[in-house]
Order: sequence, then structure tokens, then C-alpha cells
Amino acid sequence: MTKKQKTKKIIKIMNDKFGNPECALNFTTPFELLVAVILSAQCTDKRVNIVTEEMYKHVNTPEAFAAMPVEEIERHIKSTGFYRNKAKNIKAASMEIVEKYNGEVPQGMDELTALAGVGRKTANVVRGEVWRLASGITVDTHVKRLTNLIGLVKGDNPIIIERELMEIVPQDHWIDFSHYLILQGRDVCVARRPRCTECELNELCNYGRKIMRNLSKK
DNA sequence: CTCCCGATAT
DNA sequence: ATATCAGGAG
Repeated sequence: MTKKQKTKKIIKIMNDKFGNPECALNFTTPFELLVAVILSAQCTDKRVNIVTEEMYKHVNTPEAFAAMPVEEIERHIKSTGFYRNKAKNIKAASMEIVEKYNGEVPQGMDELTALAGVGRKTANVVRGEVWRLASGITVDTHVKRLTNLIGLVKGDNPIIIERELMEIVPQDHWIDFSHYLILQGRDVCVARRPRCTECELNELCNYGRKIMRNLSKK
């Protein structure tokens, strides 16, 4: 079976399981989502939602963050980790959005990734969720781990993984595909100890097949 | 490549 | 105790 055929089966199985997946990060505006995704680096989305729910009661616009002392931003976001870098980036990105884009989050990949603390992963999430724009595929820790285990890609470099996936995944599923693997990665194929016996993808996964073979040998 | 970093599950 | 969590910058 080719990687493309395997991928189509994975998408179907995941669609049957998860339906149309929704963003796990809570937000009410494009800017709120942008900040939430910046905060989500090396942090659970659950923790991000706890922080943003409280913080957005006080500040939720680029104008407000641009005017706020970094120390105050740090206090709000401390529990998400990397809080000094994240606070500095959120303030700098907010100032740039106010000054260069009239307070509106830009839609272009180049404009987004030029913002402080915004890389391809963050830009892909915001573009996909807010405007359904898919010029790339979101590659986070889950997508990286599962695509390697399944055998769709090889290696650690998210830029290369994204390029290889764009050759394999049909373009009309670029947004869903990442969502599905992230949900499966949180829920079943967890990093510490993937639960292959209860995974719907184990027959399509190189790692899963190996685990299941070893189990059946007793 | 290293550094940033708190919370949580195991 | 330690690995991991919707990464990005220098």
C-alpha cells in the first residue's frame, strides 16, 4: 500500500471517530487564538485555556497587550512555562499588529511568521482555524510523533515533515489531518506508552503492527 | 545546537 | 525522579 493510500484510510477512520474536529484552544477573536497558540508551546492546551479564560477578562486586544508592562503579562501566563519569552513575544507581536496592521491579525503566512514568537506551526493553526486557509500542514509534537511511528515520514525536522506530508495528504484534508493526529495522539497514541492494542490505526501503523505481532507471539 | 520553564502523569 | 506538553528564537 502506498503512503497516499494509507493516508486516505487513516483520514476515513479518524473522520468516523472524531467527525469534524474543533480547535481545542478557546478563543473568540483571531487575536485571542494567536495568543493562545503562542502560549501552547510545550504546554497542554488544557492549561492554556485555564490561563486565557482568566486573562482575557482583563486583556484581549493587541492594543491592550501592547500597552501592558511585560511583567504584568508574565504574571498572567506564568503557569504555561517559558513565560518570559512568551510575554515578551506577545507584547512585541501586539505592537507590530497595532502599528503595521491597524490592530488586525494579518492573514498571510509571511506576515504571520514575521511576528515575534510566531513560527509555521502557529501560523498554520491560526490560518486554518480562522480563515480555513491551508497553505501548509500543522506539524506539532503529536503530528511529528505519529507520522514517524506510522511510517509516513522519517526524521525530526518539522519543516521537512511538513513538506513530505504535503506530498502525501490530499490538500482538502490538510487542516483535518493534523487535528485527527493531535486528537489521537492525546487520547490513544500517547508519547510515553502508545496504547496500540486499542488504537484504530494499529494495522496501518508500522509501530502498531510490530507491537501487535509481538503480543500475538505470546 | 542550546535555551527558554511551569504543571502534570507515570 | 523524569518525560512530556498543539514551539520558536538566537
